[in-house]
Amino acid sequence: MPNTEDRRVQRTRQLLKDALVALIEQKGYEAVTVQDILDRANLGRSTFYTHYTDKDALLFSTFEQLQGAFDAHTRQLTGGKISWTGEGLDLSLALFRYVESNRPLFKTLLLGQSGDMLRKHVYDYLSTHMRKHLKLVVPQAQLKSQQSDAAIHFLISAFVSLLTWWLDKDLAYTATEIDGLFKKLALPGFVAVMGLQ
Amino acid sequence: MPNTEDRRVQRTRQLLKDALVALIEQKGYEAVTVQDILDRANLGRSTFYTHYTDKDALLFSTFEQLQGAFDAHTRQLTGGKISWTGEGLDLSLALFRYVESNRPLFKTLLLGQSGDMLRKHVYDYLSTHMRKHLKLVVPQAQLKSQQSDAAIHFLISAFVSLLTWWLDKDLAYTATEIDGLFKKLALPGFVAVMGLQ
DNA sequence: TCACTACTGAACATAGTGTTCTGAAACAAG
DNA sequence: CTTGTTTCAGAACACTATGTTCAGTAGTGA
Repeated sequence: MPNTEDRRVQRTRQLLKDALVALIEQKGYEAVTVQDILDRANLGRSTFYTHYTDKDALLFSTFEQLQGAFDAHTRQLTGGKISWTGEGLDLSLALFRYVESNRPLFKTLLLGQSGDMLRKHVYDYLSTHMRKHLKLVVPQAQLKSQQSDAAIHFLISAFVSLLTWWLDKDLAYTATEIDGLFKKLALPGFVAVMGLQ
Repeated sequence: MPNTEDRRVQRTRQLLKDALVALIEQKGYEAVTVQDILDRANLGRSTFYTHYTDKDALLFSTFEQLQGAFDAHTRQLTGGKISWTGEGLDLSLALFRYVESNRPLFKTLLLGQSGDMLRKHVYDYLSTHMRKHLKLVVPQAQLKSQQSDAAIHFLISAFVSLLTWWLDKDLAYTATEIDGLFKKLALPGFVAVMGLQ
C-alpha cells in the first residue's frame, strides 16, 4: 500500500510550504528564490522539481490547503450547508473569524506581493459559493440580469477589500465588528440593485 | 537651450512606451522582455537603460502620462477644481468617461497582468483626491474616525472594481449608466457609515 | 537482506538582467 | 562645413535564477 510512502512525500511537501510561507514573511514572495526555499527546508534541488513545477505551483498548493482547512472548519459547524448569510452559516462572518484566528499568516499572504494572487483566489472562491446560494434565494429572472452580476461582483470585491483593509491597519476591531461594518457599507446598495425585499 | 535635444529624447521614450503597451497587449506584461521592447522600438540595449532603470520604471512612466493627460483634461473642464461629486466636476463620472474614450488601452492595462499595479495606482490617485475633497465637506471629527477611513477605502475599492468589471465584460453600458450603477451600489452604505446628510 | 521509492547535489543548458565601452549618427553653433 | 556635444547602436560581459539530468545515497516495507 502506498500510504506509508505517501506520508514521507507529504511531509516533504509540507516542509516546502512552511519554508515558503516563512520566507514570504521575511522578504516578500517575489524576492524568494527556489534555492532559498531549498536551503530553508534542507532539501535538494531536484526534490523541489519532482513535487512542483515552479514556485507559483507551490504557492497555489498552499492556498488550496488553506481553503480546504476553511471548508472542513465550516462543514464541521454546519453539517455541509454553507450559505451567504442567515440560515446555516454566515459566510462573511465565518471568514472574518477564520482569518482572525490565523492573522499573521493572512497578513503576510494577503498584503505582500503575493497578495494580488491570493485575493483573486478568495474572490473566485466566494463568487462560486455566493452564486450557488443566490440561486436558491433569488428569482431566476433577477439573477440573470447584468445588474445582478455587477452587484455580486461589487459585494465580493467590497468584502475582499475590507478584509485587506482590516489586516493592513492593525485595529482593535474584532471579526464581529468588522463584519458588521462590512454589511453596513455593502448590503444597502446590494439589496437595492438586486431588488430584494 | 536644451529643448531641441529634449524633443529627440522624448520621442525615444515615447517609442519605448508605445512598444511596451503594444507588447503587453500581445502577451501580457510579465512575458515582455526588455529585448522585446528594444526590437519593437528599433532601439539599442544601452539606450533603454539610459532612460529607465528597468521595465517597471517604463510601465510607471506610462501610468503617469495617462494620469497627467486626465488631470489636464479635467482642469480644462473645471478650471482647476476637481471634487468628488456635485459642484465643479463629478469625478467618478469623469473617470468613467475618460476610460471610455480610451477603452482598448485601459482594457489592456487594467485587465492584464500589469493590472494589479495600475489598479493600485488608480486607487492611490483617487484616495488623494477624495480625502482632499472630503476635508472641505465633512466635519473634522467624523473624518478622523476609523470608520470613515474604512468607508473611503470601501468607496474607492468599489469604484475600481466596478471599473474593471465594466471593461472585462463587453457590455453596452455607457459611462453614464455604469456611473449610475456605481452610485446606486456604493453610495447608500458610504453615506450611512460616514453619517452624512 | 532485498527491492523499491524518495531524496541528494553537482553539473549543465537556457534565458533574462543590467553594465560597459567603442564607435556612429544627429544636430546646433560658429 | 566643420566642430563640439549629446544621443543612440550594439557587442561583449558578468551575474542571477530557472529548470533538467543523472549517478549515487538513504529510508522503508516485506
